[in-house]
Amino acid sequence: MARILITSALPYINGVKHLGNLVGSMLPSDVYARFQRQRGAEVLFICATDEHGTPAELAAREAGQSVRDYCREQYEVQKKAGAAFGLSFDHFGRSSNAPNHRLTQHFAHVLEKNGLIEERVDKQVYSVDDQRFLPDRYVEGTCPHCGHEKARGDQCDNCGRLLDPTDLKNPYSAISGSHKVELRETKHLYLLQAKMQDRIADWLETKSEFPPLTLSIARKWLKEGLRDRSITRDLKWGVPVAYEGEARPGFENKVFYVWFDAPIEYIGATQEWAIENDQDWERWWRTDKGADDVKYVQVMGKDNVAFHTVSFPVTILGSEEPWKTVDTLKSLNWLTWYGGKFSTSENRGIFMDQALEIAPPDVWRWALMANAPESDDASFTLEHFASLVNKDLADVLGNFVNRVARFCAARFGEAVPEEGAYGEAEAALEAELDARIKAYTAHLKAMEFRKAFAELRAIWVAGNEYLQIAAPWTAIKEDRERAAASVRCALNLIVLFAALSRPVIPHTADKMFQIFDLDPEEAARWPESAGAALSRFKGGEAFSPPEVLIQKIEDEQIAEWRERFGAE
RNA sequence: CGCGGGGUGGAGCAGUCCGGUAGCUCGUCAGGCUCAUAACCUGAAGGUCAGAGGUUCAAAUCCUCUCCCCGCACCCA
Repeated sequence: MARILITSALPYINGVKHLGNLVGSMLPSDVYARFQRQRGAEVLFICATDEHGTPAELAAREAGQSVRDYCREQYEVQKKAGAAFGLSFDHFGRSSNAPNHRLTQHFAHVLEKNGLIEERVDKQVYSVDDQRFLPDRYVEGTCPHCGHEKARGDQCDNCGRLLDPTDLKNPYSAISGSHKVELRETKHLYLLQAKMQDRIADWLETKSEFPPLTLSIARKWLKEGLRDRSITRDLKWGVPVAYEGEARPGFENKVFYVWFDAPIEYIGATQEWAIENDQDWERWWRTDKGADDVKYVQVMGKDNVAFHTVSFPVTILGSEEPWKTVDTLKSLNWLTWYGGKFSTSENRGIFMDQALEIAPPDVWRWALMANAPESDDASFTLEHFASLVNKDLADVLGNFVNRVARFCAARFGEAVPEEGAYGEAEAALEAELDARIKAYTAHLKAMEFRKAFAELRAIWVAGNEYLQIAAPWTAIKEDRERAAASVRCALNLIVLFAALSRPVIPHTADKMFQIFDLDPEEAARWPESAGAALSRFKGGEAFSPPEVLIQKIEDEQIAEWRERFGAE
């Protein structure tokens, strides 16, 4: 049995995630995990909150909470939202938990031992009143080029020029507004990535499974040459720069940089899972402890690719320890809100908790995955969303289930009719479905989601086409057996559709299984052939006609949501 | 000339590697069906494939140049 380790990029702790974050990593990885489980693979699906860094500290302060309390609360909020969306993580951890602390310190230790870490002194802007060093973007001032008074230390939003914080005239802290800012020297640990250039390049060449978008981003970074990177920060909340309980001299008030510790949490979260469930984490991560046969799949937005193809591999390979590295890396582009950015501060776009207030999880899951930003950034609009929900889910799938169940109940009663035999129409249907299921399965295996779900839709349509040809409502007038056979076939299709649809719309699929009182786990086993699926019910099995499966979205709702979520 | 992705009927996308009658979904129009959530099925109209030049018997596809959109690159995550 195949063993597959799947990790989704870690959502940052800072508040509920929007639909773009969801479709960028968590949702596609969930669809893939569910698909592989249905195929019988042993899957371990891991995610966690990424909790360190300046924004978390500032958000906590804004909320009048300690960072610790803030993160604990936000963690619960995110965990709940993920569960409500049906994200089927085997474990949803926290990068602030003990296993990640230990692992991060361990990696830093072995990397230093291997000559890949050294101390360097930097100059950074320090805000006296905030009592903290400021990341470049938290320093504001007057742009030396255009005179814009609110230019950020990294870039001026008015003229677009890249800046250094020291370029700014009249600089001040963006946090407090205080003008008491100065350059101070500060010591940091640097990861000597340049030394690993050839090693990473060679490693990357073995990754032929990586898709083009991923490879082109990674190669770009290598071509430009890997740069040494600071892996510590002057913050309080994070993994202490220490080893075996002892702080590194001169680093007592520093922590590891969030981007060093975050990917390590993939391993840390697996340890959390192992501890809670009395499992063995090493057989998933250590190639000397049985992880050799694991296929490791990472899913992330394109902004994360460099860190997963370069920075994290430097950490892993530089350790010279037998860690499992990624085999397949799926990266997605951005989902935009009416062509622009989702923005918390400007109330543009829909966030996970709001989404579930206005519609059930499966309609979001379908709309997001059928419109996944794979080849390019994709625009999310409420109009497109409504079209996907109404046409695909309600009219094609939902209505199919409804018309079949209602017709059968009215003419044959609430049990699968057993008269008649399959004929030409059923043979043609079976042949078409076999071909489509094959294509659909191949697309899911390759994580080509748009293509996969276009195929799934075509499979649903095939059900409606079949009904049109078989026309049991006409047949029943002169040939009751013929009508019974086609109704039996159509009822079998409902179960087949449910199994095939379950990776993307699990709640709806389970409702479809419930019509026949089937055990979802058994019924959802990935269909090997249409033929077997169409002969599951031989006749006599009882069922209960369902409520309307998918509620349509009305024009008035769209208008209301446009107002509420800032559509343009 | 920093790098990458993209520009295909009204909208959203596939096709581009490996040239050979331009395909899918929505929308529009017409027809069919009446079991069903006014749903379903069939058919039609609609594109000089961003622009210019080149290679070729043949270019959305290969080459050169230009224009436009998005992202990345610094900082943050």
